[in-house]
Amino acid sequence: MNDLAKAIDETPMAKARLRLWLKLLKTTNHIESRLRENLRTEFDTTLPRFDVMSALSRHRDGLKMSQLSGVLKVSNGNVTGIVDRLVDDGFVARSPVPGDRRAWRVHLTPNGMAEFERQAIVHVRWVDDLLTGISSDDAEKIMADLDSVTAPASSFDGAVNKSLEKETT
Amino acid sequence: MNDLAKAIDETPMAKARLRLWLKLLKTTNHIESRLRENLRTEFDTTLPRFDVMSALSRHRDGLKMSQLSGVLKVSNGNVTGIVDRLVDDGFVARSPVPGDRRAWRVHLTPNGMAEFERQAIVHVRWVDDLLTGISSDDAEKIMADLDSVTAPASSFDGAVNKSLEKETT
DNA sequence: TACTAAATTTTTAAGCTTGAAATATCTTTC
DNA sequence: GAAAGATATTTCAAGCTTAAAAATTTAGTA
Repeated sequence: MNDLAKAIDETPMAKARLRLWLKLLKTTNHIESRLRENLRTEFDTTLPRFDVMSALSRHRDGLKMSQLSGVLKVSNGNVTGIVDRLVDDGFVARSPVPGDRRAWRVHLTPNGMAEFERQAIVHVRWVDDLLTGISSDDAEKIMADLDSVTAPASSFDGAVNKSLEKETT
Repeated sequence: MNDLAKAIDETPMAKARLRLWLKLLKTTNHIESRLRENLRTEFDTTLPRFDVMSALSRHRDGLKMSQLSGVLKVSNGNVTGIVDRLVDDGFVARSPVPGDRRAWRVHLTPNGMAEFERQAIVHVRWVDDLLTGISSDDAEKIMADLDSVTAPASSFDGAVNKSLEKETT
């Protein structure tokens, strides 16, 4: 296929998708910066700190550092600094893992749990307010559409993948 | 309204919106990290650098530093470092603004234009591939829904705002 | 046992990001 | 024209982020 044919073929869809990408970026940046600002002014914390505490609140028994970075989908080294600061603040503690002196189990302290509860309640409200213009039905539709983007083997059709799953497992 | 009534009233919608927010975050993070990785391995550059060059390519006459940070919606001080490095690489140049010795006009060099063209062509393709699962119609619907989020006076109904516009302008 | 490979975490270097403070330069006002 | 205020940019401190290297410990194997 030559350049011209390629351009004709790709342009309409590719342009719509590029616009969608820029819109997604604009929207999440907007929400994110509002949440960051709220967390800073209301609770003197940051989004990464909130994310770490949120993950730990969903795992009351704690997580190893590598599990934590896996859950949060951020690099290993990244979590170290954030946890360090949360430990300094008394919201998080590191305990040794019996039988493995390499690993640490990271968990919320009672104080950290209380603080996170406080933050989470307001956080839900912030998100609710920021997305007021979107109905439940719209939300469901958008989420369904976006599933294809983060699907494991992207750039393939969902139906094809589903049929493959049966054969390859 | 007491706490219980509040909870009953808010929970269903608020939960759907919270899930949507997490989905939006997951999706953009996914796309963003792919693009970052591609830019790094293919062009040895970063997303912020690409964004700056993209903005400058849309403004061939250049932009003042404050205009640039305004267009990109990032802080003033942030742009300084990114432009510094692009200047070091010869992709961007600063020219004095006649009549205002405080300001600089920042613009792409010929080399910078050529480099950005090279990057932009592939970038469109990357985004197209990442969003393959989404049709033009889906994209339009999603973009329309998301308009309400970043609308100037959010947390208000669109129809209300439209009626207000007529009166207040 | 000694050697090698794998796993877990931290450290490091480079860059991005923000808000606030500092500089330098206009512009307005008295 | 000098003081006061506004504007444009940079500098700074703190924190986030990644990839890669280093340090430590565990597990497997000859």
